[in-house]
Amino acid sequence: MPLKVYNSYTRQKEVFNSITPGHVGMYVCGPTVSGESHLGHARPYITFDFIFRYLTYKGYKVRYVRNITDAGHFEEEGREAEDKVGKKAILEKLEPMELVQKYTNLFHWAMLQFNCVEPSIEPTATGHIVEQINMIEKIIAEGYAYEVNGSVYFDLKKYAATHDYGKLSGRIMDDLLETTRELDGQQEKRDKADFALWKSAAPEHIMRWKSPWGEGFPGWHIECSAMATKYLGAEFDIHGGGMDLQFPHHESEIAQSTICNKHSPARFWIHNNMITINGKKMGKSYNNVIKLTEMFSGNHPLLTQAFAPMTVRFFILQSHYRSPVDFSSETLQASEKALKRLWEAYEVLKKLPVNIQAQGTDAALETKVLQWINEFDEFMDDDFSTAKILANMFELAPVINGIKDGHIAVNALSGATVVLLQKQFKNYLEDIFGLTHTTAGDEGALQGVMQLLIDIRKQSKAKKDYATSDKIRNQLTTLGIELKDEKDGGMSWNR
RNA sequence: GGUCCUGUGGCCGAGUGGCUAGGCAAAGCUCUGCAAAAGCUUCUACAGCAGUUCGAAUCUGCUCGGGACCUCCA
Repeated sequence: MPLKVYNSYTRQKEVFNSITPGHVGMYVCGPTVSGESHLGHARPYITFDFIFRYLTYKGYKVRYVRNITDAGHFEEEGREAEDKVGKKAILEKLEPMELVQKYTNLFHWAMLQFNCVEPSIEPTATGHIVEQINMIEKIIAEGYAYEVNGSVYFDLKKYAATHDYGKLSGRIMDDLLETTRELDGQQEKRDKADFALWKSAAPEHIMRWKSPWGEGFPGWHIECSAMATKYLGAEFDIHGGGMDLQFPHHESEIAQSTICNKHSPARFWIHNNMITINGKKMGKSYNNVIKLTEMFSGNHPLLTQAFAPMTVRFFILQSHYRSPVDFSSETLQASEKALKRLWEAYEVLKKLPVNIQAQGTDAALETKVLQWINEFDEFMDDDFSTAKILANMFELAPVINGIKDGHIAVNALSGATVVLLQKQFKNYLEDIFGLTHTTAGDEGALQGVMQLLIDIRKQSKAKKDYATSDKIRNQLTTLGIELKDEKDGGMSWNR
């Protein structure tokens, strides 16, 4: 069954075939490391993480490039032309690169918490100034960019005359050219809609590089084009990012690359939707961000508690990546419980006995179960419908628990089905969805201590010494360890 | 103002023209020393109006509401 992916460029689901058989080149716009990542940032990285994992599962060798934007951009194009990173660095009296390092580290830490696979290449903008300059020179040579006072602009009017600028974002070129918006310092552009490829640096600018046009810094869009081209070639399979990057960032990337490489850069454009908070997009301009560190610590007025990274990851998986999701503490709490339930069923499944005999299987149940399992791949192939797979898992959970509890006969499912169930749960939960234990139960010493406590509790229960057995359980509860009595007299624990 | 998306049960959220998505919450029952967990059961919705159709939450139109982008933005 072929993988179908919604392509933002054509606005429809298309069968995915990679350019080079067996290989996939994927570029995803990475973070600007001038500040701390917030919940909204988590969505694209988790989304493209499970896309990366799924492509790998499908047998592709994926080169996943995700950049680090550390060069800084103008805060308001054409106005102050202030370098974001440089500006904050002055305020905080830090070296720009010190700031970059700090937020890069913090970003990497967050990605690790989310169990995101590291990209194959994580290039930095500052490390690719030469490539960017080369690309700009090429565009000038092609006649699609012009230099004014040490800055270089892309000639959009000329480009749009022969190319479909605005197709990706559904923008109409005439509207862009007629924008009534008044911006200062726009006089040097031939047209208001022209975007900067290179900006000359004002004296107060800290981050600056030598270029054929004087000292300055690269425009926002050129870095992605340059790095994507360098590591993935003129045409590659997937370009990803948040929906809010469609315009102008991705649209401009297409223009730059098309002129420079004579080719539209990406076959598939994949965009994730936004995380909203009370219906409004989470973003700096709205002043409604919850930083990831606040998320994990619960230290934020809107949070009733701390939320584990895996809860956030699960929360994101529970809805389709192209739908907006509204954040609230209550919703996250629901996700937390749901994940716990699912994970416990998974733990049970792992230990489920595999029926060897083919006799006594419940054909109806067997059919149902097989259908639910087989739909995993089907749903994922249908534009990564993670939410539907989770729903099927929740359908399967009562079956798994039922077998354990004895409501369902042990041999109701054939051995092959149980093995398949175990395999697919592992493939999906761990390998594709990238979920992990929030409970760390593998420390040897703790295991031993718990076993000891369980033994003592079993003994006291056998003697009907409930005071002791309750004391053990209650004390453990206050330590955050949950102890449960099993049907067969056994006990299990988790935290 | 322009372009586009969207409106599902108490809450969150899938969704295909005809068959119970799922999760959380709530209620009852079973199991159990108690508890927790688990299992079973109940709560069956698609903004409004009109149309297409044998049949629409799913298609079309209008109305109302929400959002994104148009400016840095995941």
